[in-house]
Amino acid sequence: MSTATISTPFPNTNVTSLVDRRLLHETVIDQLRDLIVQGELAPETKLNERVLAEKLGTSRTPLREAIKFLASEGLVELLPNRGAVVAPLKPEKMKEVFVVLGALEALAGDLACRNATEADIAEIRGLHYHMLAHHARGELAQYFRYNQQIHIKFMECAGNATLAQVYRGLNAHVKRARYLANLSRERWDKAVQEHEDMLDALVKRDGARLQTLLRDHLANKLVMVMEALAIPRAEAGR
Amino acid sequence: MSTATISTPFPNTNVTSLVDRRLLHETVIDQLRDLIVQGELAPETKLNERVLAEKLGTSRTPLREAIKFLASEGLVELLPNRGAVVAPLKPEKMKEVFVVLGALEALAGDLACRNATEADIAEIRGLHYHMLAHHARGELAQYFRYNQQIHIKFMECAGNATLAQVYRGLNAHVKRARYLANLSRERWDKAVQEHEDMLDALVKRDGARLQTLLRDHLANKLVMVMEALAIPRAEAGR
DNA sequence: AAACGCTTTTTTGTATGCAAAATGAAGAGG
DNA sequence: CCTCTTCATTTTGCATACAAAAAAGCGTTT
Repeated sequence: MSTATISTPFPNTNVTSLVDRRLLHETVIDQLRDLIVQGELAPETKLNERVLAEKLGTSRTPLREAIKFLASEGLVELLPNRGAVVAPLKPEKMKEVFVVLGALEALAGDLACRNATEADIAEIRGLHYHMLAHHARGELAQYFRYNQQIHIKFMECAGNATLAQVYRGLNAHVKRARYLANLSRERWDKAVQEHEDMLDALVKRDGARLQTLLRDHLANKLVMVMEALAIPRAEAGR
Repeated sequence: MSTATISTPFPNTNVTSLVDRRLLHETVIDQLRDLIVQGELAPETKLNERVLAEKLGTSRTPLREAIKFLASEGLVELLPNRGAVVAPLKPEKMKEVFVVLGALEALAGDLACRNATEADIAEIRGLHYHMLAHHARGELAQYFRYNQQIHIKFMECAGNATLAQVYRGLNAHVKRARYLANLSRERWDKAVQEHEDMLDALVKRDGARLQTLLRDHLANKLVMVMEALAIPRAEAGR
């Protein structure tokens, strides 16, 4: 969705670089989403419009529009006459999301086995080896980066933009939890092995097997997230 | 219109706020969504903010917030510096949506077979017979009503609020197309028979079979929608 | 002290105003 | 006749202003 191919001479001056053709409320949507997903705005934080608008260098109007957009994504909750809060991160919700993500990824895997070109597979293999390298070096953040890219690439290969969009929305919730996670080496190794198997199934175009692998992979991810959620807050069920 | 300023005879209870909590921009969201889903605002219609705000009896600010919300749902598309339009109703998009809906309903069916109580099943049976009655009398609108309720009830029985929410969002797109449809008696009869089978599978708690039935049912629905889309506009592919 | 009623302050929700971009119209030039 | 340019109009995007509601103080009463 690159609207403006003209790049600004200044990469990113925080406040006053409105030279860009991009609309303010859209950048605010992305900024706010990042703040939420990366945990800078913790779950259940109240979104004070005046404060946030100032922080993002804008007025309340585009900020409120961004909040409504993210409310529809489910990342914030609207409280009538009392503003909005960052959506709570309940274990129950996580379970639900993972069940749905499991079905969506399984579908994507099946479609990808039919639709992926050899070039697609080569690209996934490339991302996979990058991921392996960062895993070997214990670079978690970089590992997650390539991990995410692989899953997104799977979605792309499925060739269903609607599927990809729904996936992205739900995945935002999961990413939020992931920033809390401290992964045990054992689980991490297991996840990497699962990715090995997934790549193998894709190469062999074995859709049925890839579906199963993806479902299990998601189920394991859920376990990891639940562990991470259990640590910071003892009382989980809210 | 101004019910809010009336002070309650009971100072402690906030009865008035319970009644009058509905916010303008939320009613605008629902109104606008209905206008789009029911086809009063046709696909690709430009949303003129001044005109629409006047029509809905509000100012541009809540309307714009509602538009952003529905943009996230995918019912409207935002055109930078050129406002928003009702999302086009492309056959390609419909195919995508139905594929995803198929996976979601299959998942819901499987979960429902495990989680539905006998009371749930009794309720679905009740809805089913209502639907049959309207089918017998050829009352299409009423038929659709109960049909929808059955599918929604399936979702409820699955016991996954996230799944239900994603379903509702995608289903809005489908409902839009449905208002264009003129159903042949043959296809209609077939759809009803499929519902019979689905109810039977649920009663027998045969999740695997229900999944298959739901997928096929959705696939047949897609065919009907595609036929409906093909009739009013010859040029289909955008 | 705790609870209640009242006032003050803050925050949200909506309307309006203004500048920039897009749209449309009229005229000049090819 | 068509295209391009220029100017006027409309429409969008953002900021601000104002009103209503919620939150926070603050004494008074029990």
